[in-house]
Amino acid sequence: MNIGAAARASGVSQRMIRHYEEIGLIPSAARRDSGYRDYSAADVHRLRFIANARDLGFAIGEIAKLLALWSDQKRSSGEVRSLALAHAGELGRKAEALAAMRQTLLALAEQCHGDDRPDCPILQRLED
Amino acid sequence: MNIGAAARASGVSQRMIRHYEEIGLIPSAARRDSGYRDYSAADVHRLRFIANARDLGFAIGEIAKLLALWSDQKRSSGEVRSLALAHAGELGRKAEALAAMRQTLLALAEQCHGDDRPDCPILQRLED
DNA sequence: CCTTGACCTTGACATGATGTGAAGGTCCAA
DNA sequence: TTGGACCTTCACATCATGTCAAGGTCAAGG
Repeated sequence: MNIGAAARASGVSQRMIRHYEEIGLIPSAARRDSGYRDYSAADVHRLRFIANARDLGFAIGEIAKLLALWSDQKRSSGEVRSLALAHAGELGRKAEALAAMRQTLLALAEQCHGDDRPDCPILQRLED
Repeated sequence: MNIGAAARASGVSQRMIRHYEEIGLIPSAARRDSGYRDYSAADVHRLRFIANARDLGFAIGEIAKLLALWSDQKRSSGEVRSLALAHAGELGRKAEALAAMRQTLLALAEQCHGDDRPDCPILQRLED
């Protein structure tokens, strides 16, 4: 399977497939005589795994660990669970940070009459 | 005031002060004969404004608009408010996306016994 | 058989915000 | 005068991703 087909089948763009190969997240693809990369069903499966992990917000380094656990028959599910929980914690922290900014903005916006007059508590807050 | 002092006074790193100058977010700093950048209290004030806006998660482009409104005596507070509300909406969407990922992970982790056995619903979900 | 269009290759540049490091000039106090 | 703290520019790195350019490959149709 060519890279284009693998991209369509896995949901990972051609660009990112080449990138993941370059940074060693996936092994170098097999090559045909022409130089074209050639992907097997197993390769596509691994790419799909990566796409799913990215959709859950895992960074490349974490995905590398997940891939290692995935292909390790002797893995402990506890290890996977720890990774997932650590990442969930990180996501929670980021979400809270964003929500806090949002709250601050909403509170300021509420104090702002929002008409044609120039005085504005939002700008006042920003300059302090 | 040298760039180091301006950085300390404003909370914007020297690196970012130079960067903001380069991309035109702030006007080119005055220069002494030595070539050193020289900052006034007003410059530091503007930098502090930028730092505050960044702390609220505004991107550079939005900050540019906020700065324009800030120095516009004829601005309407409604415009500022719209910007703030639009950004709050964006923050809300991002926070929700992160929270959704987090929920998915927590639900999966709950199904995972998390011991020494290798079977793991988290990995199963990732490979689908 | 040759052309055409779709596909592939590598390499480079861009984003956005920020850090780091190197090589070299400036300033000030002792 | 010298040492250390400060400044200058330039360049490279991050992370994930897009895009563009120049060129090779493949398959189908005239």
